[in-house]
Amino acid sequence: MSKAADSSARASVKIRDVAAFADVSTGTVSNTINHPERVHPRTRLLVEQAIRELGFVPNQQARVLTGAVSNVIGLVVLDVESPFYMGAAHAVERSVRDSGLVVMLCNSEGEIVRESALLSMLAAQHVRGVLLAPATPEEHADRYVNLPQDLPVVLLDFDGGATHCSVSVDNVAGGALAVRHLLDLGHQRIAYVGGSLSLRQFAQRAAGARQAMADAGLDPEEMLTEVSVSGLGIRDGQRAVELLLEGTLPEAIFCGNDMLAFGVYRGLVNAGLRVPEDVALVGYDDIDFAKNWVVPLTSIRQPIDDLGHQAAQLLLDHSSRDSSHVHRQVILKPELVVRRSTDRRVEPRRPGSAGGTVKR
Amino acid sequence: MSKAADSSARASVKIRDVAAFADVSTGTVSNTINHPERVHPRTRLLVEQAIRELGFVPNQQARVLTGAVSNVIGLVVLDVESPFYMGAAHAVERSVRDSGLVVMLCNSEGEIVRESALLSMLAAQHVRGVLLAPATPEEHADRYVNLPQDLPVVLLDFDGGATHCSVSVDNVAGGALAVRHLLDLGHQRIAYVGGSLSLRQFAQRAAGARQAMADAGLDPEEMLTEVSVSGLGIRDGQRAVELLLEGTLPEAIFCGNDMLAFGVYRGLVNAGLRVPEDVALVGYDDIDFAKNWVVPLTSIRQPIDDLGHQAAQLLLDHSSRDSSHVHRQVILKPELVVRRSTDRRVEPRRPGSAGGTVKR
DNA sequence: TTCAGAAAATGAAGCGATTCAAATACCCTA
DNA sequence: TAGGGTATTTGAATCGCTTCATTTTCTGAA
Repeated sequence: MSKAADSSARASVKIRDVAAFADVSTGTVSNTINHPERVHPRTRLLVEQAIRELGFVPNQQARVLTGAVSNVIGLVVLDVESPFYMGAAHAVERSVRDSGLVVMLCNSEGEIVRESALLSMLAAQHVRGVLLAPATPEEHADRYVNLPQDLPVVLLDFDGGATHCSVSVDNVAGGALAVRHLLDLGHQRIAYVGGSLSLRQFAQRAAGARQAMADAGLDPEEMLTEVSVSGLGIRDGQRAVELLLEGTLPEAIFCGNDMLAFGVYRGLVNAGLRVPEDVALVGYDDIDFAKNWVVPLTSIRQPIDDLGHQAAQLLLDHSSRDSSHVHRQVILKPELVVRRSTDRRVEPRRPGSAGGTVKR
Repeated sequence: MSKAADSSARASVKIRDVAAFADVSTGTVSNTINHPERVHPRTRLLVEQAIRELGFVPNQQARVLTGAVSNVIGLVVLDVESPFYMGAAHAVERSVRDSGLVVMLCNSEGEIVRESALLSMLAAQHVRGVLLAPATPEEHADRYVNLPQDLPVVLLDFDGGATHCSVSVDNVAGGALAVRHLLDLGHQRIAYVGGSLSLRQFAQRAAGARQAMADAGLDPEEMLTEVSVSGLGIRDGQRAVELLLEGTLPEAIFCGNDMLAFGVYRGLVNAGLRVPEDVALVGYDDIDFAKNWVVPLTSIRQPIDDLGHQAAQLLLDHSSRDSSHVHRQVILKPELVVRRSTDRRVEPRRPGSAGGTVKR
């Protein structure tokens, strides 16, 4: 804009330079930035002009040092490549964006050592607060008393009990939802395919499955076959089918996540079985692929956006009114999405008629 | 460990407190942290002890303020939910982790306004440097002269010309690779299905496809059908097939990404055609699903890990030896992964024999 | 025992912004 | 035109840490 605009690219401009340029004191510059109402409109214009000419950007480190709250929040997840966490991350980001905050995304990779390193790093950065998907294998929520006291933390996808704020999704309810749906359709012999039960989520989903059977008056011990595979991918699902085929085939299969379900699907097809005619199939997570799978997959949808959003709000709340904050635990309910893999009456959707051009 | 350990959770401990506790000066504490060799072993032990007792964590803001380089690097991507960028992010993180750096992941969502807001925010944070996947639609690399001069930037998945460091993948080569493969298999009438050509990557891949045909002595105008669809998902691929079926069916189809290829697959199957018997199919990106698709998909693999790794190295290099840094452009080559969707001789892999247990 | 030189420890001066008590400028009334 | 009150502006002190010129302590040779 101005002839001096390119000077912005010179060495870092500090508040003193702006003050000198506008011929006012540093205090006035600071005020026009942080308390514009305190400075005379004429002066304000002058200073704003100078700021623009010089391309001044206040040093955030210095600001925070003098007591301002940081505009950074930390987000520690177990896996940056997981659609679940990235969905949540995105939701978090969207909901704090308007408050001028940015998210510092960190990856603990499920390792406690790395996790605590990250936490103290975030504390050292004096971030505004942290959203943490804990790497703790079981409900050792008490472990987290070691967190830096003055670091507001909200637990993500984990119920923190009374000692922490947290937002989680009810996995037991999700498991129950899936199995109840299958029971409603008239299936009775059901298999649950899940990852290692030492993974909290899978154990809870299995528990929900059992509970739903019991509620329906069936004996889970007898009617529910539980298969645990070591991994969580498509191939593991295929493997699970092989294990299942060694016994009596169940009428329906509920998988701990969608990838396993896809694998199960392939395994069934390879064995000459049809979904849902011969076996009904339910996944978990409702990832993008579920609705576009060869046979669209019935799945349990996690309220990911809500999860991220609520966590962010909780953190903002937690980190602003520093006095008298009561920890709150939000537990969200998952949702059943019925598709063809359990119900042949659901019509396959035709592709939309969106635009497209061909050049021959 | 010590009886005073829990005091760490008290209010924030500063270097003065440590100094008082260990009965030394602040300078000495600082030295034992940053230049241990300058302080007497005996004293050092004392101070380290005190640091531990008090749970002292130096305020990073203050450190940076006094001139230390930050241990944070920024990473600005176009989409936090894209496996491509998250793969790269993960690689970046892994390769800087050992240097004690953390990554601040930001999402420009492809919007230039947001992008520049993020950049000046990162500059204000005084991060060590930034890896940027630019939101600029075309090669307007010159636009980036506006970047804060003292902010080292490495462009990601974008060739920055001589004015910037950059690491990118050769999309033209990728397109050529795919089409050459199809030509080698004896196919001649080929279709390219891509997203809007205004997306740099897709335009380049299409160019590569054309070039490969020309190199083989075929006229792209005549033998290559180009289909552009508006979206990039499975449904869009299905739509593309409908468009293609209005004309003569090509012998092979090359898609600008794997999702489109999956859609094309479904479209073909719906039309009663087999892959690869009736039509050969090639995707792009080699996402996880490609190798596990009903018919494993031949695809062009992007060297994502390498991309992230090299970018990180370039940035570290760029941001350390501040003097005399020459901008380097790294261009990586994509790789062809042949699977059944183009070559029926490739045996479908059997699922592994990994562990699994059944409880009946 | 003394003393030069090396080693270790000290503590005041910044880093860049914000704050706030104190100093000025401005306005209006008497 | 003086006086009192409000509106602005000023600039030194401060945040927590690092640096570095000094001071103090230690070594070992003379």
